[in-house]
Amino acid sequence: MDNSDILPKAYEPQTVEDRIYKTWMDSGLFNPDAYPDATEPYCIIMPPPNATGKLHTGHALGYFLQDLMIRYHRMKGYKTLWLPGTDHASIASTNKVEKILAKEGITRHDLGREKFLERVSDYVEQSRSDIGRQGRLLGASCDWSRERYTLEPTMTRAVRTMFVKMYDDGLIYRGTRIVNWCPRCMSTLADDEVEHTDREGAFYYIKYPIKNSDTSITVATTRPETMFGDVAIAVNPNDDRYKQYIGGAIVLPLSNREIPIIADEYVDMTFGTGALKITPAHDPNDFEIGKKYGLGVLRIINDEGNLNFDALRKEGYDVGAIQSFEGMERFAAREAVGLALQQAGFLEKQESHTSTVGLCYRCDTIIEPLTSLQWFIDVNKKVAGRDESLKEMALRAVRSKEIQIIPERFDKQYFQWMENLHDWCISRQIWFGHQIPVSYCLTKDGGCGETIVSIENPLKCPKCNNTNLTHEEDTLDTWFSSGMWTFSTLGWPDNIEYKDGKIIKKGDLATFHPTTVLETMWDIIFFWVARMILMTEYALGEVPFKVVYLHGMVLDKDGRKMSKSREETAIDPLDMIAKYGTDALRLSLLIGVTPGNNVRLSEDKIESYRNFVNKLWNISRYVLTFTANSHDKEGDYTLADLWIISKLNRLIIEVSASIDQYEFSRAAELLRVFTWDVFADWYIEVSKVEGAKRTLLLSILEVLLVLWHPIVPFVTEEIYRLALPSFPDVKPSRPSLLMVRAWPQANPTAINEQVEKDFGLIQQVIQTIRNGRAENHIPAGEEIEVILYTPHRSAFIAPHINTISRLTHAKNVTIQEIGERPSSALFMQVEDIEMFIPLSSMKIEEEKTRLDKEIANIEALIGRTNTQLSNQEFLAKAPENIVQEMNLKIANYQDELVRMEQQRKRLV
RNA sequence: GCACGAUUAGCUCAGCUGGUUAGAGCACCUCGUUUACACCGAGGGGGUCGCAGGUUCGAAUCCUGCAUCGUGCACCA
Repeated sequence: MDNSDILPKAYEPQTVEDRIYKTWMDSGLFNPDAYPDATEPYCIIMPPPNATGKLHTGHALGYFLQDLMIRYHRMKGYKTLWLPGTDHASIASTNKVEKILAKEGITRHDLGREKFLERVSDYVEQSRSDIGRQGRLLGASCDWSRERYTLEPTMTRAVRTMFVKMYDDGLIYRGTRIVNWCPRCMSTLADDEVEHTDREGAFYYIKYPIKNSDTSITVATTRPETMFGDVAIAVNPNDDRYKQYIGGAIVLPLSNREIPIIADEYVDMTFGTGALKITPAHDPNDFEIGKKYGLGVLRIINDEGNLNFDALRKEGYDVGAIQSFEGMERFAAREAVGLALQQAGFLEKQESHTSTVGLCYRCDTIIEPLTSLQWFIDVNKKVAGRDESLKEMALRAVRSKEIQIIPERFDKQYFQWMENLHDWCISRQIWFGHQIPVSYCLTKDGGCGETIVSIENPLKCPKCNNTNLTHEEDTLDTWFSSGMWTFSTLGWPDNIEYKDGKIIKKGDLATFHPTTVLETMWDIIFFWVARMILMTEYALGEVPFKVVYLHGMVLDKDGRKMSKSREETAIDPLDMIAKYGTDALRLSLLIGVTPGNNVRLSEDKIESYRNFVNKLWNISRYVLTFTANSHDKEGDYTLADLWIISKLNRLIIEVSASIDQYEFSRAAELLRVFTWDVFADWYIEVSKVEGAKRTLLLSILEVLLVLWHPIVPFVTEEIYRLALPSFPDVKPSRPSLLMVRAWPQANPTAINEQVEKDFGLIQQVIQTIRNGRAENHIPAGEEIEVILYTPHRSAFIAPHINTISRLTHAKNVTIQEIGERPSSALFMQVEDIEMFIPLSSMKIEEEKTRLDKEIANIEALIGRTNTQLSNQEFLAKAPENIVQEMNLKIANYQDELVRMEQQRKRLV
């Protein structure tokens, strides 16, 4: 019979994967509603990828981990939901489209709001469909019928409802605060959206002349251009150098404006000159000091990042002397101011200096701290009726272990971040996003000045009936909507009712929330995970998920980040899938990867796992061709049969336990070892000699396919399809698709240590003979003779003679209990079994040397063990079984030594 | 500055709660076309587990310090 009738010689993922995925989709089995009898829910809400392009290897890793957990629990009979979606990612999407526009030579402002939003929507729609297609290529078994998008109408309603609720509870407020401003994005950023990095810059030592005096105080600053906004000079009250000037005034260089000299403990006497210029509009610390002393705020850098002195004019200051600086870009202004100070004799010196600057996490532009009227969430205010602030809720959820973070060490980072959390600025001056649900009834429009916060945009002012309302143009921080992701996707707020002050969940929300696991990369633990916990605790009074599993970053083979700007090092998961198949990519991202740790990915690695997938394929091919040709006459189980059954049951237990404990790499590793080393290289080879059993082979294969399926779903599903007609139809529960085949139950009574030990001995005998052959360069063609001397185990070895000889290419294996050992033979031993390979061309001298070496080795070992065993403390304190084992060991060593010495004598 | 990781074979990494002579994959060397698989099989070489102390009968594993690399947070103008 031709093997190719059953399976092609090599696995060809390209011809299989699309078809298999379509079968899964058509079956409708990704949808938990297809399992009406399942009661226990298991739910993962997919972290929505940004709809800004295509999936990269980092996404792939997340998809694979989630799919593994989902498929495993689905097979275990849970009501399993994996809900997919995409994020509109306001800033990221805006930037992408702005880049495209830049190539056309226009900006978003040239296009105008309406047209620009159309462009973004088109772009995002394209992206979303690409992402969906790619998710299918990755094998994601998510319920596409429940797919969500953070900017779709139902999500908008949820977001606006949330905003109104928080506003009504007094948790959202509008105020002028110092914010992080990106002059390129033209928007605010949250504190954690600012990345800090060291930059080489200059330290300017500027003389600030004291009024009515010919002395001055020197101030060191890295940002001289902000001095137009200075409102004071601060020194430490204990600083003897400046004590006498406190309460006096400074005439601000260039501006000629007078500012006070104040004292505050905040000033570090040892840093710089010990004198600090206070610029409240452009530095968070200065803002606090300014507030403390009522110094006022003079904002002199506008939204574009250019100098602007309107604030000075408004306060009635004469800007004539500094007019030439107005309109200058902030960094050009820095140079210009430095030069002007030098020319006017105010610059004492200039030193090079490294300081930290904040960068926009989306476009790397240097952040300008500035004061601005924005919307904030108050994280420290007690929530009405809850006796906890948002911050306290979020801390408690993790402290109490209601949420378990894997790996645990990220707890600390979470606490540290959450404890330092300031009010969260949620308004963005980005056009693309959820519009803030606020309208203003402005007095200039004939209104009453009312601020209206409502889910639907109001047509008229509820207070004065004015219909000429202005709607807030700012949009919400993307993380506001993604913070609601676990419950907005499950139907909040429609799926809740309030009864007697309690929240009653309905529908999917009741079934699946709190969700089971959140799987994501550690880099968004603050952006996203923390905010989800905070917002969910607020909205539902429960945690969003019970477990947070954090994966690491996917790096290239040299450990570098696969950034888009370094295309040559970036591995495109889709290219790899096309070349090696999805399963190979899955294995290379799952094996050897531990939670929270980064993964290095290289094409070599993917290739080697492609080889494994092919091995699995060929094992199946062998089993299926063999069983197709064999008849069902099978005798009793042999030692090898009992051994593989024992190993298989052990495997089921260990793989299940590993997945339950989120040790996915270990699960895959156990399976790989069993499949390749245990099943293929030993059991199948032995069964070829001793006679294979059709049903046993098939049932091992079937269990293997099930266990492998969550990790490599495509190849296992395809093999299962081809094997289905061969499987003995004893289990009526066997479905037509592997993805819903029940996870196997181990039979603990089949695990037999004695059997494993016995078969292990046969393996060792075979390996030792093979080793002897190879080391002595006995060609494979040369059939050898093997004589075993075993006084006690001849009856045990005898049935395996044939196996031993076939697997060692021996023409003849004989067993002796007693008798004269041959001297012109290679000598080996396994436990108390002596093995001889008589050779006509025996090199006696070489064998002597080898034996001498081995004797020295074992003597050293005996010496070490003896030292240990004569240590009274060891005997007294070590557990008994350890001591016993060691006694046993030394006895064996000594026996081995004796046999070796005897053989050595024979060679003389 | 504070915190958290990492440091094990040439390379990438396992090694759970301390207990034989420390493992895997890749790479390397030798041999091999035995009809499941050369995307393969058999065998092999290669590590004082970053350094220095300590706890312990016993440490890659626990503790302390140091070094190198990486990350997060906070930054003093």
